[in-house]
Amino acid sequence: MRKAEHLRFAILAAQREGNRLLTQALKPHGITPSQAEVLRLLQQHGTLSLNGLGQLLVCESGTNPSRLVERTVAAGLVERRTDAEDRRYLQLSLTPEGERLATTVAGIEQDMYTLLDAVSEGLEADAVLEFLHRLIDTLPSGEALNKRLDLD
Amino acid sequence: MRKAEHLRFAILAAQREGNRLLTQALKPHGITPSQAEVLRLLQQHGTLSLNGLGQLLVCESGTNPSRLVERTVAAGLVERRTDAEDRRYLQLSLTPEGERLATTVAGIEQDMYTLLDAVSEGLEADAVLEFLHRLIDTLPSGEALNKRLDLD
DNA sequence: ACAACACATGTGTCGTGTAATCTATTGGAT
DNA sequence: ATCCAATAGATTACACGACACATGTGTTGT
Repeated sequence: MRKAEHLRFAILAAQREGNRLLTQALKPHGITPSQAEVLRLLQQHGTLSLNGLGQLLVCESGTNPSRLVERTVAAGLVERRTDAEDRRYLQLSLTPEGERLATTVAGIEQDMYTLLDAVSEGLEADAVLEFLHRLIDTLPSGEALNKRLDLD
Repeated sequence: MRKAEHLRFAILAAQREGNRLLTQALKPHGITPSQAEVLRLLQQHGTLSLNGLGQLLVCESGTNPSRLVERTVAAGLVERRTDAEDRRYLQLSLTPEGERLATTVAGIEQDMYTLLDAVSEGLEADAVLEFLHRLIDTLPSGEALNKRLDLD
């Protein structure tokens, strides 16, 4: 197997397994990793339009967050209101319950990151980041990620 | 954003974009990346049971490739026959058309790998592989990948 | 013969991409 | 100033992929 193919599948495997772990950790709280990302972004930004949210979502179809948001609204975690100034826009924000859950999610993510740090102890994480950014920087997901790095 | 979080999203973004590119490249041939993985594995192994195939698939958990295989069968690319010896087993193999398409897919993948090599020119691919393997080696996707590396 | 096991399948939920459609706003031509 | 086309944002529909749980069917071992 040539190295590029090996890399391709290793990246795929890492993504799958990470997602699987996070899915398990979030399950008791009734949300999925994607929904968790919505909550966290709304917690960090206060209010976002649907489109604005989509531009920050790395893990999701930035073009079509309607359905994803719909589920968080149905779960009572997010409020959806049309902008009075420009009625094309939706204003998305957390409900009190969504706010609480977002904080819980943040804790779960921190635990996950601590685990990740432990596993990668002694390895060149910077080299990995450089490599991955070379792949994604010109593409939509990369732009979403870089936008978030700028805002942090 | 702490480094572990950055890594998490970079891996996610790389996987998404890679999948998107491959989806586009395969679209003219009427198959998806996951279906392509099935074709390539059958081409390399000749015949596999459903379960045996699942153990080699990185693209899916491997527990449930029934539906994935079903679509390749419906497209006339794969043949499904019950094993006469042990009727619990399915014998999966390529049809002549599946064989042709698998070869086409192999070419598309090679082009993709060449592109990937070009993009990562001068970077430490080995460090990336070591890092990712540390993450996945104990998990199902990692085992599937390692099994394939052994067989190659 | 029957319990335990292995393999395959069915079903439900969620995520993802694309394309088509709907509504609201904007800007230009008259 | 008004009308209409172009544009932007959001929604809907369809198809596929991924995961988990439950079910069905065949085989094995006692």
